[in-house]
Amino acid sequence: MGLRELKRERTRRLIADKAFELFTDHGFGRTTVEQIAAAAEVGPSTLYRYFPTKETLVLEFVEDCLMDAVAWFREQPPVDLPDGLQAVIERVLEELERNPDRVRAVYEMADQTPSVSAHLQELIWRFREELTEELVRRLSGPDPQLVEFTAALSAGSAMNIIETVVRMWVDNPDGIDVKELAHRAMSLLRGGGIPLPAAPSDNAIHGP
Amino acid sequence: MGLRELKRERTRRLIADKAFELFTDHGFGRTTVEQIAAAAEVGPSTLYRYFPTKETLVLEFVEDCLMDAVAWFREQPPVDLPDGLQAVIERVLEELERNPDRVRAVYEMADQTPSVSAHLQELIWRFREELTEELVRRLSGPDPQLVEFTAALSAGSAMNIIETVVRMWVDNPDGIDVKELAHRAMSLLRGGGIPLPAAPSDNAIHGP
DNA sequence: TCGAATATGGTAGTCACTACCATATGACTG
DNA sequence: CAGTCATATGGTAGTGACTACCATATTCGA
Repeated sequence: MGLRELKRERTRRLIADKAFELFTDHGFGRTTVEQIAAAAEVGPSTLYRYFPTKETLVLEFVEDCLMDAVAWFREQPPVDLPDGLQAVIERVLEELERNPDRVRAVYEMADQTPSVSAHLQELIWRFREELTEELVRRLSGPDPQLVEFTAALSAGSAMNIIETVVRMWVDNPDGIDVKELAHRAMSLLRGGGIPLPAAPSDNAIHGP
Repeated sequence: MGLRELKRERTRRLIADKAFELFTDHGFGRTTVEQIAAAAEVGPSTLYRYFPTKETLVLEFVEDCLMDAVAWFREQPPVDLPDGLQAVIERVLEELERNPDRVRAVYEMADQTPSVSAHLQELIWRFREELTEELVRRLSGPDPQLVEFTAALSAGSAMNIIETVVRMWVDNPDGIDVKELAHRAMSLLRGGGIPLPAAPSDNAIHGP
């Protein structure tokens, strides 16, 4: 690897770290891009070459986790569909759990800044689309429309589980075991689509 | 109703219609807010009082469909959980199918404008949150965390089905029967979470 | 060491969006 | 009907994210 790419990675990390620092200290909305550039000792022009939008400074970490998981899944040998989805889900959750503080910070910013929330959702959507594409590539069937439908719905289910588990995790600081929760959700993936409580009395919905 | 609210609704509609016209003619990115305001013969200041962001000019219709469905569901008598979700899904799809051109236009803009896509996803996320909240209110159970989990996962499943069906619908101009597709998806909601094709040979995933 | 490829910094500008104020227009009271 | 109050509107000035562009500096291959 040349010196060029080394420096590039270094300044990239520097900018991202300084940005995260300023965001957590003063808030996303109260931090300008110029301030970040100044803190990283680069020009605003340079910053924009690395990060096309202000939001990517926050969400790049999550994006990496999701896209790495898809890339990993692409190289996996063929398996049963539920097994494959389970593997992807576990992979994403493991990567996210590597930096709990980072994940929590991202979700806090998303909660109080609509544009961050929007870009986060868009990120998740793109992950879902990539996963769908890979599932289509792997699934076989006579009806291509049915394959597309099946793949999209499956990818959505996986994304649903990931999102739900992560949200429960970040909302409950210390009372959540991600692995246990994910396991419970995944058993629903194999059983019924709707996670109905075990007791029959809990199956009913009560009015207002 | 006073003359005041009448005029307000009128100018609101006027702005939204002119905006949609300009967007479809020249594209979302190539239309400025000032142009829209000029076309509706109002000041930019007035426009921003009605629509806080440029994206809301596009997405208000979808937002109305989703939020109306939730509001409707809130007033429904208690029913079985799968039945309730099915009702919400049908409600949303019916409302969207009322203006097919509008829905198609929205998704086209979302496909070619990241900020529109982001705001659309954020809208869907908010719908999911509202639906989750209502499900929590209706569900009973000894463990509140399990209730929250169940509700979030259920709302996510409903949203997953809606999003998948709508996406298939807008991607295939005339070859999709929304009702039929929704029916198929909803049967999966009651059966297994993963939509596996009927033939056993289709259950396997094949490698690259 | 020289020239090509690329990374950087700065400038000028567009545009979405906000805060604020003066004015005009419906709405209600005597 | 006149007056007054609440609210709607239009305009101005500004912030800040983002783009296009160009001159300079740095790194790489020969």
